[in-house]
Amino acid sequence: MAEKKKTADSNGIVTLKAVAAHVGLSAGTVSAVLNDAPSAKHIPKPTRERIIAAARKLDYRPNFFARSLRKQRTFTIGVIAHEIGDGYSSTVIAGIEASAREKNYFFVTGVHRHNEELFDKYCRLLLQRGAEGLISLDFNLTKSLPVPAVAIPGHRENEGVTNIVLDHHRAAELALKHLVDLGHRRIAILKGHPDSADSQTRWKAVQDVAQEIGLELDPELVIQIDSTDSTPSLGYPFAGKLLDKKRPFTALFAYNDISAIGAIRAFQEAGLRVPQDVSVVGFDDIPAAAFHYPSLTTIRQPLRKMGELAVDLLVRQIEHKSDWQREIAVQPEIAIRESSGPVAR
Amino acid sequence: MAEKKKTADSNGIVTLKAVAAHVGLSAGTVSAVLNDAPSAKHIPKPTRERIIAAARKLDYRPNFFARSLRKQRTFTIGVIAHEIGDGYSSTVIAGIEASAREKNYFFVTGVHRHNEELFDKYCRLLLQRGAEGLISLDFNLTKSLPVPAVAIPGHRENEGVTNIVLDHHRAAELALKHLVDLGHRRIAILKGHPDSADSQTRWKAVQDVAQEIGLELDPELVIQIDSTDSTPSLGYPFAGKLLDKKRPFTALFAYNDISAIGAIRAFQEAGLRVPQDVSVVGFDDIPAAAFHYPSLTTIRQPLRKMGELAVDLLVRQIEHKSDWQREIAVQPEIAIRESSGPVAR
DNA sequence: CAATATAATGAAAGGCCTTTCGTCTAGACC
DNA sequence: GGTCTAGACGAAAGGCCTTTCATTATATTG
Repeated sequence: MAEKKKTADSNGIVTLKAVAAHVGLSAGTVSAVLNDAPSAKHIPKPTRERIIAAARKLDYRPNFFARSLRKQRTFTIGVIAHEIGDGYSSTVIAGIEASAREKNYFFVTGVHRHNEELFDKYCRLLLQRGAEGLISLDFNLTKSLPVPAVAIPGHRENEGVTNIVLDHHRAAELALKHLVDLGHRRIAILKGHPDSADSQTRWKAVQDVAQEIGLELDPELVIQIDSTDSTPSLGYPFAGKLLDKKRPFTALFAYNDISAIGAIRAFQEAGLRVPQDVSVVGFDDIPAAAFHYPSLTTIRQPLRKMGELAVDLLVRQIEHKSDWQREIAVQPEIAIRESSGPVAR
Repeated sequence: MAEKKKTADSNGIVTLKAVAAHVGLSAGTVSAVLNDAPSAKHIPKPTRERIIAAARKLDYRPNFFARSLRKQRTFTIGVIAHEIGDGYSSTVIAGIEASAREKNYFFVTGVHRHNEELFDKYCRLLLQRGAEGLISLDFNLTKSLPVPAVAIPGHRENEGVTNIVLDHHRAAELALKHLVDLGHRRIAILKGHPDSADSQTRWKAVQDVAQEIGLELDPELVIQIDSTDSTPSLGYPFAGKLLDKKRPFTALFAYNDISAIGAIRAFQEAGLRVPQDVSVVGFDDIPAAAFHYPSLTTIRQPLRKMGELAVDLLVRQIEHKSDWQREIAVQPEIAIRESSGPVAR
């Protein structure tokens, strides 16, 4: 017997033709049966079973690329993030991955670094690579895209782009009310970097809520972050700036957990105890928030869920099971931990 | 009557044929020119430029799937991790992504959860999806794979699988010598979960180094982690167990930063100060390690670099630019921070 | 028994691209 | 003038799969 590889073609890969040859039928018939196509309606059950058995036996797996080419479907979605691997994007991507996997989709990635040219470049690249939908992470999208898209978070309105937004009003309410309930009135605010997609919306929500609950925000206690670092040094110098003002305050609502952790460091080094002298509330609830000492009170964004949701929305649109929605809101939660406490009297 | 889309086919997508029609040449010629194929040697420059100009004008981008089908190349590598989005894998993946991007490769992902069946499933899936190489993260691979592969970390020998390993002997040396230099002799060890690919090797290295430097390890002070949690609760109960033994010790070398952080919590709650009463050394140097209070002395693994290296090795093999190597070692560093200090006297 | 319907399959045309090979023209050479 | 050669391209055959349509054999009906 000559053939060692009893079933595969010279490449070692089992092709549809090989299965067809094995059962003595044509490729078309085998394909129809294996895909349960309508045209296989008239294939008698025994034949069908013979085909299926052979496919299983030969461990046939259809060439994904040939099938994609033919069906004009790729089951691929593109994800463009600031960077792959930072806390924010990796959590969202974990959600994307889980949801995509469940639906038998794959994702491919690109990075934008808050640079429009780079974004466009990867956008094109991913589309060329067959992406049937796109998810942008933390990017201020200024235009529509040629495929269904989801922006996390998204604040501008672009036809065909679904914005997933946190309910920032609720988030600000949770944070400020928590602090006010603890007796805080002089609350410092760390505003986000303008490039960060949520900065503006968050700040507006904080102002609105403050007004609603009759809390006065001292402009002197509002500090703008102007670095894009993603280490706690993000918060450190700004907390220092705050202290330099010698303006009394008893609490800080930071833009994110990273900056909150940096600020706590600065406070501690200045001899202030957290939470006894200053309460600190962060934002995001990154994993490190719970492990920090003192553990961080923070507003949790359901990042993973947002990733899952993005894929859900996208796939439904790709498969024409639903239409474009311009926005969908997700709810924050507050995780009350050690870094916030009653105001000292 | 024929439609009036001037350049694109009915789908709105510019195909090779469209470009060919636009310049009045055949698809083959256009393809040859655009790919700078040898057969385009005899095409005169003006024609060549006409073709390139047309392609640019029409914004032609070759269908990736058709090209893959034809060339039998996919420029895709598969990554199978325990989970997407945990600290370990997301850092390695960040490296993979960066390196792949630079080489114009893409990656697709799967998860194994330390489950062989699941691993095999995604292995097949990724291969079907055209992966030309595979990277396994934190999985005890027990067999060879049908394509070039890299295991991070890898300890068994499988033909065709390159193991990327940390130099654990050096790592143990860095940690133990650091502690010994600070005067510690009674050092507790937290051993990793058996499913974690590095556990055994690490433990062996610790034993070897201890012997080499004349450090006696008290078996009573060696605790085995038997939970797979990836929150600090990983270390918390085991540190508790350690304390319950009432066996004196002045330092702990933990299996990873997560468990170190959990252990510190447990020590602090038991009234022990870190580092004054107990020094703690972690492993990995996850981002949270530096932000922790006290900041964590730890052995840094070059995770990102390991991801980059894996892609390098894989691509070189895929493109037949180099042969299989069974192992490649990377070096740890020690990050000395606040959680370790001189032994109290 | 002829006419029709239905079952069971095969053949072939794509999907878009690359690549080999062949054709045809124009000039070079003897 | 005839033969060669190089130049400039086109035709067509794939890569593997899906899908439509055609074909043959069998069963059903009037």
